[in-house]
Amino acid sequence: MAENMPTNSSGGESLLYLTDEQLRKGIEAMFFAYRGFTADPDRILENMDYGRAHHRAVHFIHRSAGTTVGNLLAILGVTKQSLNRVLRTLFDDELVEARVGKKDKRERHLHLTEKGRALERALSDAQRSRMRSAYRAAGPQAVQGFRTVLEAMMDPELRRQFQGLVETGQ
Amino acid sequence: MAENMPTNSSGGESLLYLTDEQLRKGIEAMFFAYRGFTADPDRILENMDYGRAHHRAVHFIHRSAGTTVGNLLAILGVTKQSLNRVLRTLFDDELVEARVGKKDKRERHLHLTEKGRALERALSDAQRSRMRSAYRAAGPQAVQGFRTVLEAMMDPELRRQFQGLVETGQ
DNA sequence: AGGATATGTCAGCCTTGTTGACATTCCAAG
DNA sequence: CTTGGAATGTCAACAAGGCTGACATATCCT
Repeated sequence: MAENMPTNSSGGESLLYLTDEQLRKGIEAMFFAYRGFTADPDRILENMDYGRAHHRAVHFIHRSAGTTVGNLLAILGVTKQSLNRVLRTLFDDELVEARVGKKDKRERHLHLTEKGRALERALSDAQRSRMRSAYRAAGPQAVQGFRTVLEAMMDPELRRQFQGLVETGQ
Repeated sequence: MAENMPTNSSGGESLLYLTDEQLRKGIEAMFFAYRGFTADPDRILENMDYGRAHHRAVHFIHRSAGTTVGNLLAILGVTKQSLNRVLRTLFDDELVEARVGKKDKRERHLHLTEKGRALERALSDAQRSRMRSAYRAAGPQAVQGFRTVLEAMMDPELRRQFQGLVETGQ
């Protein structure tokens, strides 16, 4: 319905990749790929009492050991009540521990316990394994492009988070 | 923690892109990019009584006009109860209509109404706009790689869905 | 006629998000 | 040294959107 026509506004080189149809394909590719992306960890989680929210928390606590609750809130983009529900179960099950900040005693610095690291490893092994296959099948050139487009798709603020321009605070 | 070392099992060319660290970056890129990917339609939806589930339904009914309920179930990967809750509101609000199949009268073939097409356009305009910016910023080469990696990440069955090897049934 | 298929629906449950209100502890500036 | 604001935790209530199980109806196909 009035799609498909490349908006051939600029001159020379092929802009066919900016066609509405190509963009739609890209959108659906994101949708289906994200399903695959989460499928393996989800399978592991569903046997335990955890869900994707726990995965995300564990992942980022692993990545940024010693991060504060506030920092985690900013990264995950959920409310503190929502995060707290997750963190509480992780504390109770001794996967994560919170250490009172030395400089600022109001802050809680989060760390995985040995048990927590074990779960993290199981989850990320599964997820990395799929990622590795995809990367290998696609080749370094494609991976480069993959990363470039993904970064361009992020909100600027999140892109900064991603690029690690946010300090942990101790 | 015993990461970071490239598994330099094979010989010559650089396999640095298969490093655990690089894979972790890819995983987080997916996470943050998906947030951006859904952000714009979500903003539109939150003013109405709809959510992401409605968006998905409307998208795929648009893409495959006349598809059946069963087909949609397969594509979306949810239960019929879950889909039905969504479809019912779309029928009630006259965004979607169901036509009894001509060959097989058990089937319901789904179509967007004019009103439905309007919503679809609003949503996909927003989503495509971000996609287009990302594509343009990254360039055709990168887009090619982006698509290649995403396809490699899908479950094989979903990849077939994506590549459109599934007929609609009328 | 009878089994299989496509769809719809009721009821109930879970996870994970939300808002609002409030308490505690601690830092930092006046 | 007091006081406002920051970082955190918690209670309660609610909503969206998944899920299972059970059942009903219409239709097709053998």
